[in-house]
Amino acid sequence: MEENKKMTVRTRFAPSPTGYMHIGNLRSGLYAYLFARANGGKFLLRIEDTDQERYVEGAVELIYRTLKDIGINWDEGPDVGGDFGPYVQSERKNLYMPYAEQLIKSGHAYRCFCTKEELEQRRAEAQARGETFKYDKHCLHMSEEEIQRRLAEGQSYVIRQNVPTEGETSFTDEIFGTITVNNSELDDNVLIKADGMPTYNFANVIDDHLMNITHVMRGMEYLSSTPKYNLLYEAFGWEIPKYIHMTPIMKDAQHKLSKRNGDASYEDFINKGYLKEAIVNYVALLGWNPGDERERFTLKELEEAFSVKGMSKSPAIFDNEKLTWLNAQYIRELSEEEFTKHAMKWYEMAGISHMNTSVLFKILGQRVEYFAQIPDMVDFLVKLDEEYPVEFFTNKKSKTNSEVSKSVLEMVIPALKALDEWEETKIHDLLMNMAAENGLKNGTLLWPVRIAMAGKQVTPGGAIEIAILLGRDESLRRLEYGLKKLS
RNA sequence: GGCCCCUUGGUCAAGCGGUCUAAGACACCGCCCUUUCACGGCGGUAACAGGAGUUCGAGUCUCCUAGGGGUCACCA
Repeated sequence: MEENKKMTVRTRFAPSPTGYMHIGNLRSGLYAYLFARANGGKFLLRIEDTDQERYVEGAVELIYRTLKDIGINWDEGPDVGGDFGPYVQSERKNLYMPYAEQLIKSGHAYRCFCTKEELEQRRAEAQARGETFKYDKHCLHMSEEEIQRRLAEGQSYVIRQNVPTEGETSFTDEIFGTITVNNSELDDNVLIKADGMPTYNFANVIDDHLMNITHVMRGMEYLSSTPKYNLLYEAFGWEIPKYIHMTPIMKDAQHKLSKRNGDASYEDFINKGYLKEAIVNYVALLGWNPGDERERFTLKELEEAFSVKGMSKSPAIFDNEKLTWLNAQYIRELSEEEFTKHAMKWYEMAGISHMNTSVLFKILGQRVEYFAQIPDMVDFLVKLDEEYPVEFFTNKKSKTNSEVSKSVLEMVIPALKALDEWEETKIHDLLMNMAAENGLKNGTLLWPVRIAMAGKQVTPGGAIEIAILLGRDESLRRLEYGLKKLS
């Protein structure tokens, strides 16, 4: 009767505050966000900090900052609130126990008094026999008196899920389709730890349900534990959400991208002068494609185009070169003002911030792939490497050699000295006319000038731009030095 | 090792039984443009993991093998 009233899509990003925002993390959050937006739904942020051991100071703030930086807004979360809070798991810790007890009553869970040491020993024994260890439900059949006795003694215990030993459980993943496993493969996992805190698995099920999450999006590593989640949903009589398991981003064919291996994180790229728009664009395309040939997307465009249909089933290898290429595309479209804003920090680092930013933009705007490249590209502007070899003056294509270069410089230097104003078009016209009047190719005249002024065979920009940047005095000094070298 | 998932060029990937002697992009190579380099333009090299089967017809469906990944914690 209400078939047109579709349920509002609700997704969540549930990171653990254990450190940096990895590229893989970032993409998980991005996809969950995009999926919600593409379907007119809500996106929530939940902090999963049940592991006090791994908690890192400041990690939560970093998560907020990174998401905000790239333009991802959450509709509900620790800082913005919402109707299903709190959104920090440690603040919900008292919430889980009643659910676990409900499961004990219904026979879907039980208290287990086995100690860690005992379990470790049994695990080791099983391994020694070459078997896969599985909890043997030892405590499941403990008598009520025994349980009460132990509780009275204050023995610590965990609560385990009681999974069926027979039959099979299947679930449907939106990307991978239907997956069926034998219940005999499933283990009686811990739901509540000895310290009373829920395990990730349990907290997840409870929280996702309580927060009305309709589409559980998470890494593929949870694919094989999903049947256990479903058994839990069924035990509670709750509606099972849709599952979307995302493939990891790889560093190479066998290793996941991870900060532990020193792989670059979002922040590292930002610090190297990559544009956040390019990073988002690239990361979105790693594991998802729009189904057509577009490859440039703003966040807004992604919000419209995103769909699970385009999500890949196999892991994608992170390709730094393609990211760099994409970043270069974005940089080339920057206005002079925007470019300079991004580049200034690097100009300062390189010691060229006093130079004409218009000319710098002209020579660097189409050449820089990421801003950290600037200092190396312009080092010659700051200091001439006087050790450059005379052979640099010889270039076949430009038809120059030492003699030609020498005569060119002899002719150019006095003319430039006599120039009334050190200005781009004036220098340009002077040199061009000089080439024409002497029957020289432009390149033949410009090559030695550029070499003398830069001391390098390859430079961003040409002789005229370099002359402007260096200024009259330094330009002439370098030209005369070049002439001396040729004499 | 058991179980689960995956497998199109070096990389990202399109393809959803015939239009595949397999698209596009990055990278690479060549040519053009040009004041070096870069940008830009044009072109090129390069792939259906292997084997059975189903079918008139298979990159597309099934099975097997191989390879890779994941998972088997009181971590998430």
